[in-house]
Amino acid sequence: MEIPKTFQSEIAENKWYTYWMQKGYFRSVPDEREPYTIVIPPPNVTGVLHMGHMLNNTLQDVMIRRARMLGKNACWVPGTDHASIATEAKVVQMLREKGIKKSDLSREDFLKYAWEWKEKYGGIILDQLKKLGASCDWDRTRFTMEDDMSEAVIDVFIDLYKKGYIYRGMRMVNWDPAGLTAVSDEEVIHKEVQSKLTYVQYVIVDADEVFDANDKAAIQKKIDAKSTITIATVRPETILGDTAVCVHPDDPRYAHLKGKFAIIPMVNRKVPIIFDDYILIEFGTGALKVTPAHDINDYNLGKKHNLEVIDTLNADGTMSAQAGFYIGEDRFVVRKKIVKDLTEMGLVVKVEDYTNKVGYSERTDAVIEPRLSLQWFVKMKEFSKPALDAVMDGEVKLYPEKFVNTYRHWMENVHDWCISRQLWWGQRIPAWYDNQGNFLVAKTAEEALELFQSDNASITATDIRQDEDVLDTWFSSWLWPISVFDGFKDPNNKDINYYYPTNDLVSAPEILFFWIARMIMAGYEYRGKKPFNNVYLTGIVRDKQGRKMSKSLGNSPDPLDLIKKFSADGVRVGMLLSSPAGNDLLFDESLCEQGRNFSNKIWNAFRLVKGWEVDTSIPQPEVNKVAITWLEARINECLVEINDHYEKLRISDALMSTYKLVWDDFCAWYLELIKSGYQQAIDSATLTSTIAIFEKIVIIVHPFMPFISEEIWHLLKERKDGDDIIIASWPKINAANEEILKAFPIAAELIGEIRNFRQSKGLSPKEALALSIRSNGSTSALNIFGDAIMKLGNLSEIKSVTEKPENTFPFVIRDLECFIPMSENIDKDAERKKLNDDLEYTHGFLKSVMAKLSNERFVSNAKPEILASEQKKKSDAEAKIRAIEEALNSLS
RNA sequence: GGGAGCAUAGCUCAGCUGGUUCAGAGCAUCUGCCUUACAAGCAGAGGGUCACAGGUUCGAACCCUGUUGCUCCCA
Repeated sequence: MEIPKTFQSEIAENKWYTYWMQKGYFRSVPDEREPYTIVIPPPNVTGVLHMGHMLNNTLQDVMIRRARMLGKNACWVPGTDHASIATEAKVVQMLREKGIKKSDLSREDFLKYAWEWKEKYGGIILDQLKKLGASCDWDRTRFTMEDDMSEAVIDVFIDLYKKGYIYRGMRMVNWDPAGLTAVSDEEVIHKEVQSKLTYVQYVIVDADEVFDANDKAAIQKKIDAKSTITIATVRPETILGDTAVCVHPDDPRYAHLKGKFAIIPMVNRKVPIIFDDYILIEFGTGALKVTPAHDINDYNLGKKHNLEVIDTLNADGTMSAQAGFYIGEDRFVVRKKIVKDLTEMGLVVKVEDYTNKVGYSERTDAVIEPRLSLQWFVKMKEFSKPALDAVMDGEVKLYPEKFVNTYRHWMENVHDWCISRQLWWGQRIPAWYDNQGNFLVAKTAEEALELFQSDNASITATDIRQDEDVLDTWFSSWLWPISVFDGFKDPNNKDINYYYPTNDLVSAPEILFFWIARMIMAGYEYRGKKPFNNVYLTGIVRDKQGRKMSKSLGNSPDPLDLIKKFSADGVRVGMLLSSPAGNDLLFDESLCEQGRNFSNKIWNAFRLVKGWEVDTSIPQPEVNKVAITWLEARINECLVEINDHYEKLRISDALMSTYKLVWDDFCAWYLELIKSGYQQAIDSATLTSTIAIFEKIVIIVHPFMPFISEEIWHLLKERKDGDDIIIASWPKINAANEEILKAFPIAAELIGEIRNFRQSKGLSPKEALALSIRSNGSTSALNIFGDAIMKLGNLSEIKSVTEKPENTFPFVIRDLECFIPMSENIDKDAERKKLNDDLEYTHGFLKSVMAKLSNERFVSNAKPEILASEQKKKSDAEAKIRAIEEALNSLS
């Protein structure tokens, strides 16, 4: 059979993914084995795969595949979340395209459309994950709005309400005028923007003074009399809602204003000048306009000073009737207009450029308006305590650890969680209202009615109505690790008892509080146990310039195109290369290219081995025996390191160690060592061992590159049904041959030096050379690897000598003096310089070692093993110096 | 404004309990090779005042202090 020169990834990917699915290898059911569980961070149901998902899910798949090979019962639960705002926005847009307005639909009809949309598009992202090779147990796919999960959400709401953790309150919320809903603090993104700081003067009047705010002449008179107070604002349209002006009680500039009033322009409202030490005297003019309806600080001031609250904004961000002016016009339009109008009245003192931070909705990118409204909240302070402790005590570990600080800081300053959203798509809040404005919390209308009736028998079903709002999506996804195993519906079922707590969670730092902290809270509250042991926080995938990849910037490659171009294996490797936990990944296609090249390297190693003819009559050459023993020891050595990396969740380090084992040790050294000459057969013992070694290699590679490893696994030899790499056992660690491991680097160095010599002298690699060696110490490297050195260095012989042979070029490897014959004259000066440099360095090195050894405080303070290693350094250096000196002598 | 973190080769990063064969890896660069597995490759080479300044120590990339620059989180 002709093996293609490069690996045909697309064919193999489809073939093996289908095969694994048919075999049910991703399926997990509880059994007697140790479980290893990951729940997927449910991607947004409206989402399509982006680079962040690629990184995140590659990591999870690597971890789950390795766990499977370690013989654990590996279970990776996939699913999606319903993403209230995002999904509702998509559905509204789709309806608009059809000419349907949301406001024309009943809640029920709208939801019908929404479900239709979800059924049609909601699975896209999960199918995309399959292309990446994700070995999720698809039979367990969940969705946060399916019936059971929704019921859990409602039950939790009721339970927390009963426990007093949930309350309803009039609060200043972050209002998204585009989404027409409140959003939580965490969903507001603060961005720095260029604004205008407008200085406006308000006329000062006495308590009983009558003033007409629209009388220009009267205003001018006041200005001339300096009877005004100037405030500065970046939101001049809120002036219409002002109900006080506040100054600092210690500010001498305003001391005379006690008991006076200010006139709010246009609306002609007479408001008190209040005194409060909340004011920063140095900031702006030292006078603050107070708009309790539209600023959280002003709201608090208003409460303290009993101020009127005038809501001048409609839900959609236009001016309300209460504003009195510009009714129905957008706030940003009004912002400009009012400055113009106030200027005409002579009230604007100046306008300055000003940089400030403005909150934007994470979902709609609309400017968030602080708005007073009745919302539902979760009290967090007490409730979050166990989740804080869990991380502080190391019960739940964060990787990298640095996030513990951030986590603590947030948890110690936690705010109440606004959980109501003015949307339809989501779990509807189980609160019920009667005509009198009473409310209660109940699971169903029937229960609610009964409860109302116990107080007031005359209430009927038509008198009560359910809260219109739904719950924040995070209020369902925080239950995810429990609800995917039906831990609410059936708290003692086999699955939840077996899989919970899960092992590792792979997520992004940006949702550490949104989601991770809250899952920990829910875990302790409802299972009495943490939801997971470890949290691996990935970085953000950025482009080469360090910008976050985003749809709007258009700087994100299409993951599926990448897979087509570089293979799924290649892209997986590309994502993980140089992407340690918590570090941002500066993505570059060349990383995927490197991944593809790596898979090609493995493929070609396979082609080489597969192409060998066996001749059973050939005895196994010594060099092959040594190579096999060495590589087996080397694999062991690497495995110890790789396992350690995995255990510490240093996945990219595990990949790099794997990469080097395959490329350097297996391909560059081992295969070259055992390779027969052109068209020469190989002995059967070597081939058998090589195939066994190759199997081990592809097993180690499998978590990173599932497809090519499975392909090669099956091509290496005939497999019985079910003998597949995906369920092959991770190699055990055997006792390694230490001597051979120590000897190898010396041999490699020697070979390198010979190759170097050839190249610098322009000698053909085909011309065999004779090497003479004078040893002053151990010759174990030569004894073991003599044949190997002869083969890879293309030597005709290795002679042991006591004197430097004539016409030879000397070099020193450790304490071995080596000589290669030279026909032409060597540049003695150059060689002498090289040796002298080496000598000087070694002398310096020895000196520093001696300095320590002769230092009494070092000898008395240092640990014995460090002392011993210094002794060894000393003797090694001395031996090397002797060798170099001899070589120098022989050069003259 | 409050808090946290980072600064090591051109780039991305390792460097775990301070101990010169420890200043490292991968990529990139340069040189020479199409050597029958692989040019998606092979063989080599160069490249760093470990941000800066002090200090602790027998010994500092690592610990401490300050300075500068960058990033993130919160308000």
